[in-house]
Amino acid sequence: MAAARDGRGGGRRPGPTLEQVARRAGVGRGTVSRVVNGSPRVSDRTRAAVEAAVAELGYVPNRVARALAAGSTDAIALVVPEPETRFFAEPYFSGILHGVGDALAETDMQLLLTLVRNERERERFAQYASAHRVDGVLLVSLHAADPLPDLLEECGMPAVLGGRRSADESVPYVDSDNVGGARAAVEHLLARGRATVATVTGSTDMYVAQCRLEGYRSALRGAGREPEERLVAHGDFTEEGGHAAMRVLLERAPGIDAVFCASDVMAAGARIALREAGRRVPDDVALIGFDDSAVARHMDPPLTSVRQPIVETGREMAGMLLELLGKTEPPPGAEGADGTADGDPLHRVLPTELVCRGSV
Amino acid sequence: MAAARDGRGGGRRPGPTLEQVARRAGVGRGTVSRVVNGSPRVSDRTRAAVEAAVAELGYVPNRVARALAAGSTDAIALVVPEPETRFFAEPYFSGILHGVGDALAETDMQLLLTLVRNERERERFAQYASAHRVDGVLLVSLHAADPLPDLLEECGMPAVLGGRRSADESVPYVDSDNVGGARAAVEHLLARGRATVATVTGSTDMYVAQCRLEGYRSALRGAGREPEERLVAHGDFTEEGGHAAMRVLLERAPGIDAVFCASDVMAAGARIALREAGRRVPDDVALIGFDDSAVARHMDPPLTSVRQPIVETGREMAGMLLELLGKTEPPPGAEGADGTADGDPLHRVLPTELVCRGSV
DNA sequence: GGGTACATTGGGAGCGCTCCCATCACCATG
DNA sequence: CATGGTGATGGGAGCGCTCCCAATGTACCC
Repeated sequence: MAAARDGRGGGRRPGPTLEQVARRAGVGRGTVSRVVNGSPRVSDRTRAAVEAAVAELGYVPNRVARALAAGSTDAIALVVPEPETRFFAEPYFSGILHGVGDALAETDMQLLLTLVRNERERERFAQYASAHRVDGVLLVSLHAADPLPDLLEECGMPAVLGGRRSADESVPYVDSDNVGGARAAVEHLLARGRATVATVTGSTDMYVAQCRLEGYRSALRGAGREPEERLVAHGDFTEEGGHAAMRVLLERAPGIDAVFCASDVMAAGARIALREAGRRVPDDVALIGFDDSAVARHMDPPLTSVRQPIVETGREMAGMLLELLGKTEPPPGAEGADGTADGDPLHRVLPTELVCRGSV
Repeated sequence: MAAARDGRGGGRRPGPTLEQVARRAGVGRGTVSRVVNGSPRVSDRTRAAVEAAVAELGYVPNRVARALAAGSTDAIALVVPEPETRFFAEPYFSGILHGVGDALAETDMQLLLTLVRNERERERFAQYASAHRVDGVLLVSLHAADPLPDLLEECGMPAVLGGRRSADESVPYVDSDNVGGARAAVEHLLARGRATVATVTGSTDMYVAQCRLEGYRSALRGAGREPEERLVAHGDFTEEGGHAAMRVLLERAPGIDAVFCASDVMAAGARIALREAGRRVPDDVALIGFDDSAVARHMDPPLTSVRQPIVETGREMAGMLLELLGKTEPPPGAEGADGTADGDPLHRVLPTELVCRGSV
């Protein structure tokens, strides 16, 4: 009897089991399970006895067994398409992680980090998800064409996106107000009297880039000016891209006196092109970036930039997913019965903020 | 019979099981298990039949069940003490992750990312680990006093550190050659004719900071000079710390004409102090940092810095852990029978490299 | 031809837990 | 005092897999 058990496992001390706790406390397995899981249907006396036994034995429930029996895994995956290095740029990654960590700290959910760098790995993850090896998925930094969200939806895997793929994204998401942020940036430029405001866009297959461009145009129109196509150059969210785009801009419209870049990294590239062309910042050309990353603070002059609430985004995403999974009771005191409609609770857009530094 | 089963799980489609595959292929469970796990003790005919059934049914083994039965989890944790924001600084985090991802891609291990920001969370993780909820642990960015490694060792949880806590670290680790990198940096300064070379150290409770300081001293001694205490100022790996330290240095030794900073971020702080003091870089004062981070590239002038092989470190760490877990067969063709001793295989120090830019 | 050795295979037992149902004790009624 | 309810409790069944042993089949030897 015992022999069969001892033959296994190669020496791992297996820690006390539910059964042992039950025996110790002189109750049944079911009762211990109830106590451990906080069910109300246990008498105080019994609960105390069980809790004592748990403490004495140092019992920690075996997640794996729990997952198997309950059919849930108590884990969510954060999926990062890694070719998309944008994600790793400060402060995006750490911010998201920080927020997700915050939200998860309350629960005993685990975070699985999944890097998806190529087709094969995507395939593997899809399979993994469809086999329900996690309870839910957080997806960030998606391209418009990414099929993963739909794929997940298809197999009934709850997912929350960081950012959207398009204006009418159906999958739950948390996004920043990219349009508003860009508009604010360009309005700021205009308000400071800049006459010819150009923009360097991000990869246009990403909705986020489209939004920032839209914000740029919207600000212009709001000021009664017609956006000019020659003042729009396309980057790809890389420094090199920003550099190249700035050169194009300078050639097309030498009279430029302000540039809104859809990311700080591209602004850094643009800065270099500007320096090469002998333009001073901000005297000759004012510069604004997006992301409020470390790069922005360290540029010379420090870069005015649009800050997104990234930590908040991560927190929000995880919170939303938890809600979707029914793993979270509505925060106490909230969930007002009155009609304070918070908009669509599964499609949130968080406000951005302009951080002014020396580049304007 | 079926009723009991249907009553569960709230609608998740549970995917085919081993049992179903077995039935489909007309074999027993054991045989399917063998095929799936690549055991050699299966006839070719049977294997083919099983593989066909697997393909037809789209069978994916249930990891959770497997973990429970086999007593292993097929997951490792990457533990990040988050107050230590150094870890999140570019490019450290993404590099480690990249490397770890590389190593893990070969296997079907999963990566659990665990943020440990406070005592409570540390406690939780310790418990978690001691309950063997992961097979192994990767630890980065440790302070000298961190008890986690010993704790893990105590409960038999394999662990690999990124960096060491002290010179005689016993737990397996992968570290960069901090001493050598710092020495190379300072030698470079000396070779360029700098006379008074100061240093800004990192938090001295971290071994990495001690090493870089040691490298600084070693280079000085190697050039026949005695290190002076007044030329050593302590930072804490933050920009503010670097700023403050540089001011101290300037006050103590106005004649300084070169500074080696134990991190790029601190160098950025030092740069600001230098600018405030009206010193030009590199004309008046040459500056070298450590980490080769994004900050270095974007400083003005771009910062000469010591690059660590971070991706390699991550890859190495994960590889070592996998080895420790016996999850990896020795790379084909390697593991030569001849005595090419690679040193201690569990204590690796990777070489660093000086990246020259405009700050010297 | 009988026996031994070996390769292959099927399936029982069990991993630690949750779910659920039968049971039990106890109380308030009729 | 019997009856029906109620909350608390014990424990069987089962989650999908691995491990292992016994059973079967096959080849080879004396």
